[in-house]
Amino acid sequence: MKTRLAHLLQQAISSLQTQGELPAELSPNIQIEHTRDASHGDYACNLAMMLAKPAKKNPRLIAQAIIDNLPADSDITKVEIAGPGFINFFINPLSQHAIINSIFQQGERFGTSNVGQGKKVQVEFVSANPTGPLHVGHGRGAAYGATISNLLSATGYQVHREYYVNDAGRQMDILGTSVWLRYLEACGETLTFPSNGYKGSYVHDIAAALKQAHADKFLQTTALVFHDICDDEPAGGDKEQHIDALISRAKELLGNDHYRIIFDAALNSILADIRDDLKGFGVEYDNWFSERSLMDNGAIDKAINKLKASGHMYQKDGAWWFKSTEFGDEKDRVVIRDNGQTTYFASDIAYHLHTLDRGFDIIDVWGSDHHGYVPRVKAALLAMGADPERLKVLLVQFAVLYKNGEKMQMSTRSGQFVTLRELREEIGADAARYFYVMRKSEQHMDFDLDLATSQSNENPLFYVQYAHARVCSVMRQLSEKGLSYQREDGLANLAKLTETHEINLIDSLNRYPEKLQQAAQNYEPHQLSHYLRELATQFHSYYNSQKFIIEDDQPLMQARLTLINACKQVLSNGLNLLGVEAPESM
RNA sequence: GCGCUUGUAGCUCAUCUGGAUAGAGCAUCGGCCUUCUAAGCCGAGGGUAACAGGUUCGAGUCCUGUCAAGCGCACCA
Repeated sequence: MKTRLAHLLQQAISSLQTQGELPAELSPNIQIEHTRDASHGDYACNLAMMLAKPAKKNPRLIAQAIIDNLPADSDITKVEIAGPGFINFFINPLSQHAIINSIFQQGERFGTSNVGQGKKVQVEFVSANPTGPLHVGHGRGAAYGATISNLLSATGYQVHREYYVNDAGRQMDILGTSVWLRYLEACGETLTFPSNGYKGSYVHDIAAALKQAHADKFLQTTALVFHDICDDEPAGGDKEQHIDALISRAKELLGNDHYRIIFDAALNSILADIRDDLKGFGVEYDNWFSERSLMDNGAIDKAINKLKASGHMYQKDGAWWFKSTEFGDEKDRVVIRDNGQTTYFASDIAYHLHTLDRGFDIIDVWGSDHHGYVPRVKAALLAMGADPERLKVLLVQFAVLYKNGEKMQMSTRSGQFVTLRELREEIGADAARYFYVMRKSEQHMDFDLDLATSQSNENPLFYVQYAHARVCSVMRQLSEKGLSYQREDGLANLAKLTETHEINLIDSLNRYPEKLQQAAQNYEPHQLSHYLRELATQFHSYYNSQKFIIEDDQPLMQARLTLINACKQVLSNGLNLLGVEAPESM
């Protein structure tokens, strides 16, 4: 309907331009919006006010001129000027009924569109370091990334979901060494665990499995392992130097092959856990991309050479620096360290270049603590001759957990965190998924565990699901009474739906497709969850005011059943996109 | 100190990218189950949109400044 009105308005403008009433060079951006107040009709347009200045005329006069030149349309019952120059359109409610037919024709595809035109886009999200289980902070990124992917897919993009696995680098070495030390303990050695090591219980588990599989193959004495190692922080030393020394010692004593076995055991175990965890959260990937593979297949060298060739690299203090300040970054960044190792930044540049080369536009979902990282990645893309506009970084503010009214501190290293798995077990994946995307992603979010676990009606997910379940319940009641639902009869009798609740409900159904597009284009799943809540409200209100099973008026009954089934379909479609169950009963 | 983000009802959040009288939920108060699930419905109260300026027909929305909160400012990832 919006596009139809826009088309009519465009025609009106054109004819006014030929008449010389409006300057010919104007090509106004026609904006049409739903009205908030029913007394303003169904749709409103601010066109006349937009034209007032360039046309140098009173907006209300322009509005009148536009209306006079508007081609006739049988579904428009009234057009009027309001306020400072709004053009308000009143639509014949019966014309809105057509949406119900489309809902049944398109079924679970209703609402989808092709605005993306099959464009390839990669959504990279979560990508937490595989150094421990996912915690509730990652949960928000997971829910958000997965839902964004669903929304883009529903609006015609070809979506590729990817998890970038940081399987290289110092953090992973710390993990591997932590596992080894726990393994030594399991073998009976006594040692002081490094303050900077990973202390979670899962490290013990991996170590135990390692001992199970390899017995004491990797055993070394504590005396040998800690010989000449600089002091840890509690002993007055530097914890970073201490752990780095232990890593070197591990590599030295174990040798490359054995070190790799332990390292990979840790990596694979944790990755398997993360994969399983996300699956239970309804999040699945098309690809798990290994950072190490970038090193092995030369992608990093390729990217670095490209940067060097661009003339934006220089050497200083034995390291290679990328001159990102030339592209608006705060400072230049090291790409190759003085010890010859490439930095994480180098991997990331290579990863982004590689993804663009694969033909994808990129959407990265990052924790907002990484926001300072965005300019340098864009700078690198620009320097390598790529279009930085092809990279969109969406920042997700980590949720702050509250339990017993107290803020919970979390840290992966210390092993003190609420895991995503625990959250799922407590409140269920559905509630967690819905809760996470209810708010704008960059908004700080308080996650009150007591509230979420109480399963109270505070959680709006129940409200939406209940609407769906209620329709199912009505249908069950219907068959228990020996009656049947005849959709064709219902569709033929939609004209009987003239009651206020019915008109409102149908109006809401009409808005779903554009709402979906809007949510997708703005990467804002919360728009969809808000819409679903409104739709559920319309339905519950209708449910309480009218009976659907009315045996003495078959045509009206069939029409109403048709309406609520259409409503059920849209609720189900929307919940589905949010990765949430649409239950038949509750 | 510099940069990014945020500031809307007691609480948690919307406000369709600048539109008409700023809306929901929770909490509070008052009503509705012999009738398709009361996890529901109907109604009431609750606001200087942090603060101060500016831009224009019009600003919660854009610009400037102030204040407050979060995050970031590595040859870590």
